[in-house]
Amino acid sequence: MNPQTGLDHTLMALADPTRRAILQRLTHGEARVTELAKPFDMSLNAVSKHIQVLERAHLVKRRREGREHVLAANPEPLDAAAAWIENQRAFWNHRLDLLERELKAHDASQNPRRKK
Amino acid sequence: MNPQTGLDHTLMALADPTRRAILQRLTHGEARVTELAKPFDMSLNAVSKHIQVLERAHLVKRRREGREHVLAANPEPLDAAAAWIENQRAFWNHRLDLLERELKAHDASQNPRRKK
DNA sequence: TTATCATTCAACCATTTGGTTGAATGATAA
DNA sequence: TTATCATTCAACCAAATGGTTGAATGATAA
Repeated sequence: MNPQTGLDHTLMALADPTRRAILQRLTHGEARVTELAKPFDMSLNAVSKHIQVLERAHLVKRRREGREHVLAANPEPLDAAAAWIENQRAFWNHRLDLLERELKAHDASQNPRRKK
Repeated sequence: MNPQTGLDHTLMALADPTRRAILQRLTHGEARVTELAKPFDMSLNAVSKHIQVLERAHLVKRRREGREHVLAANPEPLDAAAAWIENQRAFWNHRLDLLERELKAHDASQNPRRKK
């Protein structure tokens, strides 16, 4: 219903170091839940939950292969997140440009043609 | 202590539409708390708290001017967030390249010099 | 001075998060 | 078949979020 909810989920999912590590691991290739859990000092169940959060954000997709679940990264939602941030930076830089221009103009009128 | 805590805070702060709206508003210029709160259908106190979350993430800075607090966006933490995401995408694209190359090689050996 | 304005602090509340343990499910291997 | 393996489900817990209201603080205006 709320269209920015996707972005909410994406950023929320990324805001946890365990989940970022899982994602990073998955960009190097698919992995099963147990494999993903191995590096972490927490229960398998905890990792399972983290994966579900990543799934809710559509940052990973799951394929059932018999008794094992194979996880793969799906970086598509990252596009919206990157776009939001870049947009933010663009506006910010635009504003800085305006400021600088104004400062230069002020400078010139106050103290024209000075060196350095 | 944990160096990625900054990124945690940044992404967590961005994962809320109210806070993203506040940030966006601030890229167009400084504003006081009351001004920032006006568009939102929630108490002034709630917005005050959102601002504190943005402050914790160093995404806004506050200047006291008499009884009013003037807020300004500080986009610097966005750099790390953007960098993380871009890095992620780079690795992903690299992996896709490898995959495509492998597919092409396989194709060629299976069905060499076919058209289309 | 005193009232008002801008803001935070404090306490409270419901919900979500991030973790645990133990049992259930469902596929595979002996 | 039966035991084992991979995984989730369910219940629980502590802490954090996102909101509320009411009082406190501190600057300004009458």
